[in-house]
Amino acid sequence: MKRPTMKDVARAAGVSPMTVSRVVSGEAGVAPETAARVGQAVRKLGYQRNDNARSLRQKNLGTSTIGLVVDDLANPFYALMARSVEDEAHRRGHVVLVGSTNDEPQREREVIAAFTARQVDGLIIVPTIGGHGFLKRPMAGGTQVVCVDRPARGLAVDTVTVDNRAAAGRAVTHLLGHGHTRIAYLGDRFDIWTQAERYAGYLDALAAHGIPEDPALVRHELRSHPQARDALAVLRTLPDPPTALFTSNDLITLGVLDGLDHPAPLALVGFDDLPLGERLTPPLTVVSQDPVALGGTAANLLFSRIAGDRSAPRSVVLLTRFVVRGSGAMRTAGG
Amino acid sequence: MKRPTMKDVARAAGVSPMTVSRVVSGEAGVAPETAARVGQAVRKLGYQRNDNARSLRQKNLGTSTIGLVVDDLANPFYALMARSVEDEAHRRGHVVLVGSTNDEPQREREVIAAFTARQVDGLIIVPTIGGHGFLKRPMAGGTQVVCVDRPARGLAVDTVTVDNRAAAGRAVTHLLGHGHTRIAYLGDRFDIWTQAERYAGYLDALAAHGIPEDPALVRHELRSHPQARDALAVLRTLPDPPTALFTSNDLITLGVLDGLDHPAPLALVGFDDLPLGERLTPPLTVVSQDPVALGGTAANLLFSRIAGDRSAPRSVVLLTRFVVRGSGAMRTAGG
DNA sequence: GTGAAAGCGCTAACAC
DNA sequence: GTGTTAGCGCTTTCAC
Repeated sequence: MKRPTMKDVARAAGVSPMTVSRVVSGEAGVAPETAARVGQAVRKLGYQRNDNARSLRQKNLGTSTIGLVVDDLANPFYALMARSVEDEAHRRGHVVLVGSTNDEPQREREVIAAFTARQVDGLIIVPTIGGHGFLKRPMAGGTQVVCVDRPARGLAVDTVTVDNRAAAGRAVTHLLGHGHTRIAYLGDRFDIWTQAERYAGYLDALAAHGIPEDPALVRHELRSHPQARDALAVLRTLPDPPTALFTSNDLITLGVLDGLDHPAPLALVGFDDLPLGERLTPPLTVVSQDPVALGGTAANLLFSRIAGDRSAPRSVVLLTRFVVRGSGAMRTAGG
Repeated sequence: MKRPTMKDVARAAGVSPMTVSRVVSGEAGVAPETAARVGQAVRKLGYQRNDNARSLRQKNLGTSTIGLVVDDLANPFYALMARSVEDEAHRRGHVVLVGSTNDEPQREREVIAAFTARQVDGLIIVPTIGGHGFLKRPMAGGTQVVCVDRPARGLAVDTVTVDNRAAAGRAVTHLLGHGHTRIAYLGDRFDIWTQAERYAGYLDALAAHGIPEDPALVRHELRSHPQARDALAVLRTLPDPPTALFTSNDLITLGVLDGLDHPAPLALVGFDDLPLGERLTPPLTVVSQDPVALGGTAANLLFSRIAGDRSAPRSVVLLTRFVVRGSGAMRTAGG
């Protein structure tokens, strides 16, 4: 029961394989009657064209396959992005290979190599901290590349990010505006670009208000819910504890919430990857970004490259929304 | 700057393409010195093997590509499943094409056709309500298929599901055990297999306790947060309102939570797709399933089929956990 | 309007 | 150990 080929269909329809090719690919210049006979044979045999063989021959059309490489597909932020990319691809008759890197440069290379070996027309990648020189060759060979969420160092390609730094600055400025001067920063791995940007925004806001940074109030490398919770507990034991917190991603925000109201309430603004604050108690003031827009924009850039756009690489910065819901306005009793 | 081929490498290394093939594919029987020369040429030219061309020739090895077809990749439940499948695939040197159906049979066919046209070795699918006869031909041609989360009607393939019916029965029995007799069912589209199963479990439990079904307490087709919330509001206006609720997925559980304590508290047990209840107030008693285990099991089944297993189709039913946290024990003041 | 010949990039099968 | 020939399934090119 092997898969039938064009040759099989040709024999069944009494024509040459070339004619079958024309019919199956919807080309003009076949007599309607012949086309009908071929169509019947196709249905009878359950024939389906082998698109790998097709794209091997047709170098100008490509494989209609793109690759999406994210940090972690199980993370709802990237899952939304992936769905958005998939929809754009589907609209254009493309399929999507997807892979997670876990932020490990080694795995990133493996995944991308597996994708380029299959002749993807383009790649949308959330780059790891590693170098990306290995992309030079596929790019020279015609593979288009777009970065999303973070830029790749030393890689001149279209890049879509959000205004992490400005948005973090705005968030901290909000806290400053409510009279807070002891504002803690709780962040994830500092070598992740988005985290470094958000930290920079935190510093910007403090500097603009003439408040010196207090290293005791800064905690990086918080990788989990409990770590964030514990970091907050430690901050509260300081002689001069914070009265407000800026948390730089969802996981940390959630971790911190546990201890937020005990013993004394703290003000909080979080950097939000998802429409998360809506469900939480207390109503959270957050910086809100839109993973669907990130993915959609990246996909549109990629497909215009695939369609032949060879203009200089663009850097698109999407705007976040600052959503005030109350948690940034709280004051401690003694504050 | 076209992508170099084996011929280019062969010329650069002063050998035949066949020798390059052997070196690149790590086959034995090449003189170490020759292999080194070839390796140098490969690096110098930045050569990468075209795996599409390779698998066109090597029919026994396949494409090392599988397809994953889910309802909606943006849904965290399927995102976790996808990540799990991807990890299993990665371990085995395979890549994953991914597509969402939106539960539309039409789109399911398109996605699967696009995947089989690219000669995937296997498919893991969350089937829509539509028929799946179109899979017969690719399967006869050697494409392996595994269903996950739901079975596909009339398709004899490995299938991985959870014990939806029994678990729902257990949940409702829990409520009955706390003295409730007016238990409402709030569910999603009834034509989704999992929902029908959970509803059947609800009925099972009532019947086992000799309680007749009251159609006024049953609401299907709740597709959104607000719809669920509103459905609850309507239920509360009944002359003989429910004292307890069984909600058959996360979305509905969240929608219902809004109105749970007003005007009077209701008991609640939810069917949970994610570790969700932990973060909610009140602490939710839930049936908990494991999307990672679902995906991992489906992937393992698929890869053993791809490896040559031709035994009769298996039906694997994974067990859910019943997590008692309190919300199922509540009693109304007047109840 | 249709077909024959050649070749995309690679490897099976056989020589040497 | 290495090379030659042929062909995977399809489409380009050019005949007819």
